[in-house]
Amino acid sequence: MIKPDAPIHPTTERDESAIVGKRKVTARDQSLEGAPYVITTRDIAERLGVSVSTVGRALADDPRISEETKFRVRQAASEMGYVGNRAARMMRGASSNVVALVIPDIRNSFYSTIAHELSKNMEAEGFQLMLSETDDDRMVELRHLRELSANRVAGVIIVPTARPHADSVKLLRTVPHLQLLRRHPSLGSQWFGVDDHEALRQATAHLVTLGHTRIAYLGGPEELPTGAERLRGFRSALREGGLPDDAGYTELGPPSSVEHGRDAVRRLLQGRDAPTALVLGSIQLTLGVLEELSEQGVKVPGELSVVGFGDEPGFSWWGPGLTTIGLPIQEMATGCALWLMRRLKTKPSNDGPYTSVSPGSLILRGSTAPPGGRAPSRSD
Amino acid sequence: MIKPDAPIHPTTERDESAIVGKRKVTARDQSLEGAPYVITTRDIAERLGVSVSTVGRALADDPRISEETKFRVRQAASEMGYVGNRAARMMRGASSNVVALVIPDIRNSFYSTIAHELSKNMEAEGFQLMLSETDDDRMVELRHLRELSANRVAGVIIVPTARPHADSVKLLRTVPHLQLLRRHPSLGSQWFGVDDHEALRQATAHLVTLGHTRIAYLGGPEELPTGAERLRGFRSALREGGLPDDAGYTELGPPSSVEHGRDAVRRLLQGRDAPTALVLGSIQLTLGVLEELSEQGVKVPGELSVVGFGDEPGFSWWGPGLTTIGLPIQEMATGCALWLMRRLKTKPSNDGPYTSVSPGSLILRGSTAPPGGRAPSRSD
DNA sequence: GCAGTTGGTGCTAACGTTAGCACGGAGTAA
DNA sequence: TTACTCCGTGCTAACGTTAGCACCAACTGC
Repeated sequence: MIKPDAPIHPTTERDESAIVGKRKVTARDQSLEGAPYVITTRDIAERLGVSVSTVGRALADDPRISEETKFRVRQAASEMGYVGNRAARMMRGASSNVVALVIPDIRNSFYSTIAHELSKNMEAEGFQLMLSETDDDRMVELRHLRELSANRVAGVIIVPTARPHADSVKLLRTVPHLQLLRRHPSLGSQWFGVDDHEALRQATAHLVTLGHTRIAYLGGPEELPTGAERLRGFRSALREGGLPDDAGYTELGPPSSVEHGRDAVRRLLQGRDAPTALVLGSIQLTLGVLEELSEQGVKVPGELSVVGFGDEPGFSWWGPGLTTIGLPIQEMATGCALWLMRRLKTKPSNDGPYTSVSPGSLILRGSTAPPGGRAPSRSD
Repeated sequence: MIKPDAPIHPTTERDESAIVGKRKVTARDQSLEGAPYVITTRDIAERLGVSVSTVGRALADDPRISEETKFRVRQAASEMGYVGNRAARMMRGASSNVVALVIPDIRNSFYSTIAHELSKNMEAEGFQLMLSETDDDRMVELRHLRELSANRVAGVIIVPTARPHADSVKLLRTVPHLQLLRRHPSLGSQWFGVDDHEALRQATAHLVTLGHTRIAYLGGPEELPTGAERLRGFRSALREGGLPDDAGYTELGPPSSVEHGRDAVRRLLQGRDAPTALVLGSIQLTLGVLEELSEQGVKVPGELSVVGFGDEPGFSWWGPGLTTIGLPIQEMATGCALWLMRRLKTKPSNDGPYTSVSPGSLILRGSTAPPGGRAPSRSD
């Protein structure tokens, strides 16, 4: 598959070939005995005594080629283990069949679900998936986009960092792309996301309705579009519930850090006037919080009501069952895949703005109750 | 990034260019107004009035080019947004910078951790990661390998299906590759894996030591190398404990199916003489089992002792804490990455067999105790 | 029997990049 | 002055594939 770096023999020397067994052996072959030698259309052509064009056309099932020739070519190609070289095809103007997914961290099951759905949908269309992790670092993001660009990927699905580098913006302008979850205005107006504001408004409203007044929020930084929206949703619910905006004990920080979740919840519970309820704004933070609460033996919902973010395996069996914000990950990922596949198959005319907002949904389990009290009879 | 399929203008027409503003505009450009036009070394050369060779060499930092020219070329390249075309470079004999990871399912956190570690280690070396999911289907696996082969990936890390297709074997022969976890003899002797036999032997021995005699095993099919090894390990421990081999209530089935885990444990617990202990042989099966046991309200370890497989977030807070088989995923992934990077950077001479076996480790928590009894005082 | 059509194939150029060779000018030694 | 070296650059071919055009033989219709 990789080209062995053997001395290059000019074409003219190819004529000094000899028949050994069934296969023409050229000077190049002799110098590579045993080493994996990549078969080209020319090898097939030489063996069958036809031209490269004929081989190419036979493999492309061109109607001008006779059935008999096609058969012989296919036979030979199969025997010799011919695999077309997409790099060469791309040079003739064909586009690549690779779509890149640029995300912060594949270990976040949110993103791995997306990767899976994309991969599944794209495989059916003959596309391959390139995976690039940014770790929420704009320079890493830039480096990846440069590589993707050099590899001429056909499309990009990206969960952008907070403030993408100017060069990243430039690079993305040259390739069909789609923002996922987070939306940065400079990266265009094709976006698939969640109604973060509404999701957090509902989650918080649920706690307000239960009678909580000291409600904490732990989420990603305002710098991130998702972080800002979720915080806004949280505050909206407080306001609607007649609570002061700044009644919130808000802790913002790296959204992908389980550790930060543990630290933050420890801090929140230490002070006097500790909150009686907690809303979370990221999956990883939720994981950290759950671990910490388990270890500290905090009584949920007795001492603290908790609403998580996302619905991971384990959330349902955590303590009394975690009330949480469910996200339509699968639907979103499928939507992205279909949009991009259609976009890549049709002419780039339909490049207008596109926005798809999926709603979150509150999943009621046992981790929320009136402050200090028992869980009310549940309706679900 | 993709080449717009506009009418192709022969080179000769390029001479009929005119200076518009600072940039030469050729016939090709005019036909593409607004559309993203990919910059080549030739565009830079024309703009600066030098040859393509000079541009190429300047960008490659060739010592023969004067510093002044290099500066001008780099300046122009940057301004015009030039991004080298790796497809063209590959045609000149360069290898690609893409390594493929072929796994059953990225949603399995085992594999997503591996993908993450690989990606991180490879990014530093300038490699990109291609992700291919097989869903444990050999035909899907084959289709992916064909595509990867056409794209001339530099290397492959694969968790093979039970019985890879003969063509898959052929394809893998032409590319440096590495088997991960599962090992199929036809795919060569480079392998990174876990000591499955020993891991399951220890886990089962732990239950035998506690006094259990009716121990069930739930794992992947014997067809898979890992499935076979784990089952062997389980049986070894039974034998060593003086229990008959077939004392095991063994349930084998699709290892990636959470649903199967739920169904299987339901069946195991229904019969008379239900087992008093259960050992698991896959992460996904463990997830299913934990969900089912939680829902049915089975008392652990009172009614049933459980040893899980892997250590997912959530395993520590499940019920009394899950005793489980911890796997050195990170170390293995890093090992794979380093091995492959070194393999790709050096000549293909060092292609000898290589095997790395990592040990699993039993993590003791609260889900195991003597049959019917309370957990003994824990030593950890 | 001859012009015209059709079916099957070959030749050639082109894609973007790179490496080998050639070339011209400036500088240096005899 | 002549011969030589060295520096910087240009020309050209090649990588594997595909598309346009040309070509030849066999057939068709008159």
